[in-house]
Amino acid sequence: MRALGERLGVEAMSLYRYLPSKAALLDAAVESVLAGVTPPDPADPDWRGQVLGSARSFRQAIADHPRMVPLIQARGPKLPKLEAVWRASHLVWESAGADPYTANQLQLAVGAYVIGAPLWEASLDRDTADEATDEPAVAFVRTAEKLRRELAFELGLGLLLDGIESELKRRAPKLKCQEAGPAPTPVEMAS
Amino acid sequence: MRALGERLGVEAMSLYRYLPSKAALLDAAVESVLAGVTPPDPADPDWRGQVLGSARSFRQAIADHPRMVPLIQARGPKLPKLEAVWRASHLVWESAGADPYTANQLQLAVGAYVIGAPLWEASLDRDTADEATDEPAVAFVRTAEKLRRELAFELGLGLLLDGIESELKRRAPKLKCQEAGPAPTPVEMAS
DNA sequence: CGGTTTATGTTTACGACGTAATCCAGTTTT
DNA sequence: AAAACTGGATTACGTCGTAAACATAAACCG
Repeated sequence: MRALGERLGVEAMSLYRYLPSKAALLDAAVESVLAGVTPPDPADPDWRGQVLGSARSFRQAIADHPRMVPLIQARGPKLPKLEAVWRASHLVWESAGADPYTANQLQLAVGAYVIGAPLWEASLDRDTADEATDEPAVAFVRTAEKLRRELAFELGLGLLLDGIESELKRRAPKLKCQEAGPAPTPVEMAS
Repeated sequence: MRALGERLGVEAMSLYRYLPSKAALLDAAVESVLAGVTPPDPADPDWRGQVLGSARSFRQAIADHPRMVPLIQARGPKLPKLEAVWRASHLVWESAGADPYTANQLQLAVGAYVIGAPLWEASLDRDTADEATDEPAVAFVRTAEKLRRELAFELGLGLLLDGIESELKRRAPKLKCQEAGPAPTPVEMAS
């Protein structure tokens, strides 16, 4: 607070004219970082495309602000944005042919990857990334590193979705073949 | 420190006879939590089994100590244990038929899931899990929830490995069919 | 045995932190 | 002109990690 005040050319306590507490400030910062995250787009007929789009937007938000990762993690699932994306994604799985229980499992698994991976990646970078350098070679290696990780994220997500795709086909082959008939007795669970 | 001292029946400053700093204490705590993590076992001929075993041990360590997650994340890849597991896992991919670059990508992707997922899960639980309750129904729901998430972790990891398995077969079919011949010109990259 | 290290604690104090309480000078509104 | 509001400064409190110095008992050694 004192440091922020100084950076704004103002005494620390003056900030409290605008903010009830430091926590509120951090909340607002997190919210602004997550503003760019887009839920899966229901207009897209391809569920892969929906999931990929949302996943990429989340990864981008994290990659743009690695220092915010601990704050995001601390707030965790209470964040309205993430909750909304979560719920919307759940619907994607159901519309892709999963029964509610399976949809839940798939969403947990994919969500774990999509959210967990950038969180971990950020801590991979954190030590080296923030100190700017004029050394061109160093900067080049860093961006190459970043690109490599982005590709790895895409690769892993793609392979995970591959696995899900064949699993969905395996569980509901009739829905894919003759495009009609009731769901083939999915596993029943108390929700 | 003061609180820990009180819990040990001792003044806060006495702790500094044994520890150089609070950071060192937290380092030791993290190390002890990660002691139970096992690297992939090279004796296992099945690379799926190797990866699964290591992944489960990591997930277990996190699940047993959810409060440590921020500390683990803060130390990130500097942790010797994680670095060792990381390197050992890399070898698994190469022995499974991946060229070095692909092995790196696969390890990044799987590592992101295996490490990221429990980190995220822990923050899902953190709010509710630590307050103990005598209400049997509440306790039951919580353990059911935990089990459900464990299954989701297994499901997601299994599907990801499924995807990897078919991708590996796709990239190196000769290695799988006639078990001989040189690797089919993998993508070359400066390491 | 007496004297000296060594191990274990305590006490006090410092600077940094978030922030509650108070006051103060312009500016706007009635 | 009087009242209310706005944006800001000051001071002070309690908490944190920990540096520095001091105390006390055990262990060791001639």
